[in-house]
Amino acid sequence: MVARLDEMDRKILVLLQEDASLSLDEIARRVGSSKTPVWNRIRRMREQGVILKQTAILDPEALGLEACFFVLIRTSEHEAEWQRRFLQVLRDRPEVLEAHRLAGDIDYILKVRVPNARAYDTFYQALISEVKIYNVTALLSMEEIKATTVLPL
Amino acid sequence: MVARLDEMDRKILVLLQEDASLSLDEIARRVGSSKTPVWNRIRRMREQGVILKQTAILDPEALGLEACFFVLIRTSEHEAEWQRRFLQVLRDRPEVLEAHRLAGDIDYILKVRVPNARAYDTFYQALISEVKIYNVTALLSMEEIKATTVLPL
DNA sequence: CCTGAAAACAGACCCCC
DNA sequence: GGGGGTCTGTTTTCAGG
Repeated sequence: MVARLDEMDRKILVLLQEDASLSLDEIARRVGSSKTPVWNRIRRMREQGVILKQTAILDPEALGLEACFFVLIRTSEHEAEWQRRFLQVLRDRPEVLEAHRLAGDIDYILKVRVPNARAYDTFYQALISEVKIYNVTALLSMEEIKATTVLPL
Repeated sequence: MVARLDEMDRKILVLLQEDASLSLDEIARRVGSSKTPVWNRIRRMREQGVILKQTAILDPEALGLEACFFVLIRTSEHEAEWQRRFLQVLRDRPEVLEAHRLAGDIDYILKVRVPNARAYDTFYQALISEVKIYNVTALLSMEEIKATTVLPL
C-alpha cells in the first residue's frame, strides 16, 4: 500500500501539489532533470495510485458557501444495516465534504459546507430523518485559518 | 465577494473539480459550447478568485501518512499577541491541513495528518511548548469515509 | 534509467459573427 | 458574448545510448 518513492519523486509531488498546471519542462528544470524521466515518474505514480486526480480548487466564499460546520455524532446503533444506510447518506450528500469514523466516545465527525445556517438546519433535519442518531453537536466555523490539500512530504 | 455565475460557468466548474486535466475542446463539447467562450469563462473565474489553483490530489496512505486526528482546542488566552503566535504555528506546521476558529466553548479545531500516533504526539508536544493551551481533545480517525475537495454547486 | 527528436495534441489569442 | 482558425508550446511516444 505504501509506495516506495525516491527524492526526485517527492520533489515532483511537492511541485504538483503546489501547481498541477506546471509544464513538464518547468518541473524538469526545477528538480534538475529532463522531460521524459519526469513524465515516466508521474505516469508511474498515477498508476500506483499515489496521484489520485488533478482538480481545480475553488473558493467556497466566492460561490456563496459561507457556512462551514464540523458535526460530532454519537450513535447508539452499531448494526451493519444502520451503518450501511448512514454511510450511503453521507456519500450521497454533496454538502458533506469529509466524514470520518472515530475511535472514542464520539463515533463520527463530518465537515459540512453550506450557504448559511438555514441550509445547515435543512441538512441536519434530512440527516436525522434518514437515520437514527443518538446525539449531535455542531461546531460552527467563524474563520478558516488554514485549509490546504498539500500533504507534508 | 460572491461571484455572479451563470449555468454555463457552473457546469464548467463541476467538470474542472472532477478532472482539471480535461482539454478545452472536451469541456466545450460536454457543456455544449466551444473553445473560446469556455477559455474566456475560465480565465475570468481565475481572475475573480473563484478558481484558486489547480492541484494534484495525493493518497495519504500511499505516502505513509496513516494517522489522521481532529484536535479540539480550548484556550484561556484571548489576547492578540497569543493569537498571532498560535496562528503562526498552525500555518507553519505542514501536518496541520485545516484549522478553524469556532463559535462556542471549543475555540479551535484542527485536522492533522501524520505518519502514526508517535508523530502526532511529537506534534502535540511541540504545539503546547510553543503556545499555552487550556485544554486539548484529540479525536483519532479510524476510517476516512469520505474526503472530497468538490464543492456543491 | 536518461537523452533527443518527432508527432500528436491542446492552449492562447486573433478576427469575424 | 460565441465561433472558427492559427500559431505556439506542451504532452506523449519512440529510437538509441
